[in-house]
Amino acid sequence: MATLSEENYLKAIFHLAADDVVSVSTNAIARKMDTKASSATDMIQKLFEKGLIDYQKYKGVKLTEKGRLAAVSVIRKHRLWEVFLVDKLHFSWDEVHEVAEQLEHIKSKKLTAELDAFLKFPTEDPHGDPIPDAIGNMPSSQKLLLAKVKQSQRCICVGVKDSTPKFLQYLDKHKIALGTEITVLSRESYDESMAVKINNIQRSISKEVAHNLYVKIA
Amino acid sequence: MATLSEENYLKAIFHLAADDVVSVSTNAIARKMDTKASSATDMIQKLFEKGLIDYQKYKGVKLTEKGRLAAVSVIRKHRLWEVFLVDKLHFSWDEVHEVAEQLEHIKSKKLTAELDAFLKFPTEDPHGDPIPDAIGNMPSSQKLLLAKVKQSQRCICVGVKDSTPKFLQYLDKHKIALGTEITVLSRESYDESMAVKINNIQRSISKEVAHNLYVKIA
DNA sequence: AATTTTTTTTAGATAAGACTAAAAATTTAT
DNA sequence: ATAAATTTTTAGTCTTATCTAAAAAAAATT
Repeated sequence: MATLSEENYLKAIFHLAADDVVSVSTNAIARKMDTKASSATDMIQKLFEKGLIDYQKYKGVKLTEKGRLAAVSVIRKHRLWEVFLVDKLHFSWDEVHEVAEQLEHIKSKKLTAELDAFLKFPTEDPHGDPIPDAIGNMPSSQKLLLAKVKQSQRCICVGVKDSTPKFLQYLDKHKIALGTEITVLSRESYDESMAVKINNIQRSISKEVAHNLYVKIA
Repeated sequence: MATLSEENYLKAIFHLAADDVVSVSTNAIARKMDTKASSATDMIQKLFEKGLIDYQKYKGVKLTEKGRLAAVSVIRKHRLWEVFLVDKLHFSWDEVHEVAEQLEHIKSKKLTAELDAFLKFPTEDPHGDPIPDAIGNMPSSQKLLLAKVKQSQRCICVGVKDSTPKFLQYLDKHKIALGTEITVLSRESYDESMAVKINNIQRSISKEVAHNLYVKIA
């Protein structure tokens, strides 16, 4: 069984590797975990001993299948709990993360399975990220930046890339929230802005905003 | 903020003190926490430094108001999660404890408050133990041993004192479960057995069983 | 009241996970 | 290709929570 700290490192390595095949550097891990490189090295050696990562001195790390399964299991729990918090307990978008970071470490196969069923087997968390299944398969993400949406497509707002208060306030002010439907009317190649319809009102969205808002195609 | 280990010690001290005003011994705490007396002493000194217990060398400990509130807060969370697990996730009586031991340490005021509301503000956990309110008031327990129930009273099975497999199997065999209604018909002073009606069938219950089964008056 | 037993505390050690400072390896730049 | 800069690792220290062994205090027994 992995400790709490080990689980957090595995998760960090998973997210840093993303879909890539490349190995993850010690410094990148330390940055993500908000610790020093020496601490990361210590943990890397421990995870290697346990067969959770492949590792060669100075060459970076890669999750083994065992490590990937452990990481994905934590991510599955994190995302299921986020659905629970938002759907059942009235948590908002930005409040879920901190609590889900704690809940993701609860160890009980039955709890995870029953929670999944209770939530009607959701496939995405409230941020539009896919929920891995019980045997560790991670569905590919359906979410993309608003900037990538083609003309005349309808999409639904599922998250933000920039989560600074300034951007969140901008969204609030313009009544763009989780679940808001956006239809792309046209794109302006000059400044990369887009004409969109939100809540049946036509508006223009700047390049900056379009590159920081995640949506999924409706 | 108390650490996980500190919270567990506070809970142990609370349960050992029960309704008493007396102080709790180092050995009793060590026994409950399944550690050595020296470890208990270490933690006692730490809790004392933090103002969570009153303590004098060789004289035992008592929770301060601050310590009592911390302990009761953990117990509140434990019991709310037990209700969630049984009512919403199909956990049985004996499966909840281990998971609730983990969930009780999740730190989020909002989570606890929303969970309470989601569960419709329950006042008792699945074992018939009272759930403290948000400001730390612990309602008095409504549960008592079947042996204490007066003649012709109806009561409902809420828990066991003896939780050995042998006793649980006995209950299973005789179709006595959580929520089963029992009516006390008469009591035999010779062997302290009782005549009862369970599921509309009249049966005799031995002294041993009556002293290990918790009920609440219907 | 003195001795024995039990309980409690202290002292010193260990493992996990973090740190600082310094050494070693690698990468980048000249 | 060598020097400089960066990254990574090692060595040694710290804190938390535990342990064992031994000392000190309290309680029980004779």
